[in-house]
Amino acid sequence: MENENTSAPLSAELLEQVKLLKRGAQSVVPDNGLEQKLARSASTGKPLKIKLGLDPTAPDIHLGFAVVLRKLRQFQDLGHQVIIIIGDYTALIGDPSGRSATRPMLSAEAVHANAMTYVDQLARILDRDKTVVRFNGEWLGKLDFAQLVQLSSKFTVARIMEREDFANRFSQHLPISLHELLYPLAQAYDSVAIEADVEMGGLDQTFNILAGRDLQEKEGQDPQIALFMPLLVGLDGVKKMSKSLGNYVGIAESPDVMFGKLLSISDTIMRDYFVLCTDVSLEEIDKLIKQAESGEVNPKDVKRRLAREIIDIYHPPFTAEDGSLVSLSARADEEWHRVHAAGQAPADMPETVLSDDLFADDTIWICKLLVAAGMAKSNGEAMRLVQQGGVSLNGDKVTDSKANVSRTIVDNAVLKVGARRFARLILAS
RNA sequence: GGGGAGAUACCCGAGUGGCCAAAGGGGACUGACUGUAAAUCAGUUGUGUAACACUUCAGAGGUUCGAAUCCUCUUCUCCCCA
Repeated sequence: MENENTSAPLSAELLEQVKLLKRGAQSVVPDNGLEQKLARSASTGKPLKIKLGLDPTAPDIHLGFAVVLRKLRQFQDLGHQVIIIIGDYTALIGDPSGRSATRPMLSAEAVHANAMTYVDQLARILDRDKTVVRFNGEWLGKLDFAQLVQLSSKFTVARIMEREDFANRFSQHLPISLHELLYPLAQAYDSVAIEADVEMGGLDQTFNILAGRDLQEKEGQDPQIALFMPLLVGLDGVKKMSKSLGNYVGIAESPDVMFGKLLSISDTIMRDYFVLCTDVSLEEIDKLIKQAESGEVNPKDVKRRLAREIIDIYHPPFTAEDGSLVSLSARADEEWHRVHAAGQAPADMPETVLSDDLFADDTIWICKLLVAAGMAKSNGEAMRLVQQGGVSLNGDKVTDSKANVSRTIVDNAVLKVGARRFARLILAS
């Protein structure tokens, strides 16, 4: 309706770009903003500035986070500029209970160290040469109190309290510290500082990104486009993927681990994973999902395909010295079947070295063994595991929680707990 | 500034002198069924080689034969009023 005075129709090439960039996106605000920005960039020859803000407190990258990064990579491949903003300053002032005066200084360094490992990990997905990294302390640190007051006068309390998590916490009588209200302002100010054209984020960033648009407009800038990617659901199929919930696949994890984790996701979220985590075409994805749903193909095999597609991205196939192509995803697939279909021990498993003092009369109590191997937190937990039939040694189920195992049996043995936890036991010598 | 409520195990949450190692849910783990899916069912979920003992209910003291429960102080949170 209100598009009557928008620019001329886009070229076929730009339409193609828009289609690619919108793949998997949850929403773009405003609707046709991306088209306009791209068209302007094409006509002026100026690359767009694509902003992503990062909190430097948790330097681990998993598939959920990779969704956004992969989208950034697409922008890079189309010639645009990606600006990663490390929220060093927001993280510094963010600690709700900074007790001593020395602590902020320490964490300043920790923040910086975290940020650097972050950048290293980002390079796994982004084109490092086309990525600009900036710390928001660069401009936030220069604001004096008067400027902060000025900045905060541009937002009302009611407006800030619209943010979902604030509203929720408020209605549940949970504490909200005053400084937390400044977060959206700080993030919005970041957009002004770098004159962002597009800000990427998960849907949980809605408020902050839109605040950026407001502020840019008030500062006389062309407001940034908000490009929201959905939050990838975690392995449990319910909550968002996050490390703290333990329902994640890290992009630096081994092919074997990735394969196992991906094969354990719910059928219902396979499609999302295909769309957001792989480059398989949407047409083919629809076909695969349809086949799985109709029973034409075992859903498990579709999931295998998914796992292999994802593994190929983070552990790409390479050419060996003899000229043959080595596919790590294929290896992981084979390994999985060897272990879980054929019931054999995995080729690689964590090793536990057992020191002499664990043994008495050349035997060791099974529960002690489990604790030593890190497979149980306490003897009590170990006993329960044994009693529940979850423990086996060299393929033989251990049924007696009081059993003592002789040294010779333990040497080089495979200890298994539950369906998927293995350890190789090695005697110290 | 004044008044009131609260802090319980991974999380939520019952418990207001002994029957409390602490209900119920969620989560997690183990087993069965499977496709290491989901759903479902059963069991486990403070520590100790364990029908006994030990350490836990924000922190520190106290009352009592006996405290998560009562008292005092401290820390933190929420609500109402100003």
